[in-house]
Amino acid sequence: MAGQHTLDETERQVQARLGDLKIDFEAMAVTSNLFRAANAVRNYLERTVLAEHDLSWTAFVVLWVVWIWEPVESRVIAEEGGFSKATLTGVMQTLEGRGLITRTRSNKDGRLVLVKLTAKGRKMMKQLFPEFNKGERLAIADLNRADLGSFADLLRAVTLTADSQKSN
Amino acid sequence: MAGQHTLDETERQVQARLGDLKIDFEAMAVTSNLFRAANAVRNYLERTVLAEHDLSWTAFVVLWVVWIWEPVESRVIAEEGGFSKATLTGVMQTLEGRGLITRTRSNKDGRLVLVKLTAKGRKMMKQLFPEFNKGERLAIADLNRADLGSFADLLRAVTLTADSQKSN
DNA sequence: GAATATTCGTTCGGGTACGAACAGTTTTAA
DNA sequence: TTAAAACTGTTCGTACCCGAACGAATATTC
Repeated sequence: MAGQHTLDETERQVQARLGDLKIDFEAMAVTSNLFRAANAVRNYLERTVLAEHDLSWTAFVVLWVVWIWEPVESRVIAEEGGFSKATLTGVMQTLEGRGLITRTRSNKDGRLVLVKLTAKGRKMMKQLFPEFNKGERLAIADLNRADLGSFADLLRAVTLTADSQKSN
Repeated sequence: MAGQHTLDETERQVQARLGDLKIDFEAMAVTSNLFRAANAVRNYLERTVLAEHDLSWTAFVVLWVVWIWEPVESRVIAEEGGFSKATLTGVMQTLEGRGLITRTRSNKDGRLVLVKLTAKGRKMMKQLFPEFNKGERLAIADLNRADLGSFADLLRAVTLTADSQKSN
């Protein structure tokens, strides 16, 4: 995203189109930068670490959640990963077809589907996750280490606020 | 994302699967929270402000860039918005079909396509953007106002770092 | 000035992504 | 204990989303 205009000029252009209507430019900068950052990190990891294993971002997130919490119900994966059940069904069909996960209906509750990794899936994650984490580290390598904790806290606060607004 | 496990328990589970391999859990927390936050804000704004105007997130970003910088070349929109040219073509076809933008080939350079808003598109943005900005404000309403500047800076630093890694 | 390389937007193929509607299962209420 | 309500995962339709390949236009190189 090299071609970014300056913030000042963007603000001028916005005001030129809205007269003296009050705009919260700080909030605008935060959301805008939030998405640039998330996209940049995602693209970087998809094109490097994940491409080597022919995995999409979402597919990796699914594998990661299952790896950590297996056996795990579909609804939990969707909630942890932050995508819809509909999306999950499609991604899991792909992963099951590649022999990385298995889906079995629960005995206790016939509505639930329990998801596990296959031996192949576990083997892949054991190799992949350290590589992925190395990529995560590189993606924030220029940040001051001391800022990371409060940075994560701010991001968590955004999630909580936005999610609470959602229900209104 | 209410069903989030604790960070501590997640760390334990990861280590249980990797032995004593060193993992950067702070980097992991940052990327994980970065995506949760971006997703939460996006979902919130899509379901409230944007849904009223029947716009997707990407469609809104395209309209916004064109609104600010028109007439603007396609490649600039893709770069500013952070998505591929291929994605942009599809979204612009939709927007053009709805009579919100126009595309014309440049006289100076026959490879370029110049994009503008129609009167209808401008009218929509003049009403929509203030609503959108209000949503942005609500999405970060619980954050300490004094933190916003450094928060935006940290996000910008992540973008720069990840983008610079991309080319390696 | 002609061959070569680069740039730009589109198309294509396959994989997400979501809301809505759905069928099967379990829970709740009367 | 049956009828209604709630819940879960799938399917469907539509819209993204990207990399790769492509054709057209412009730049570069010699």
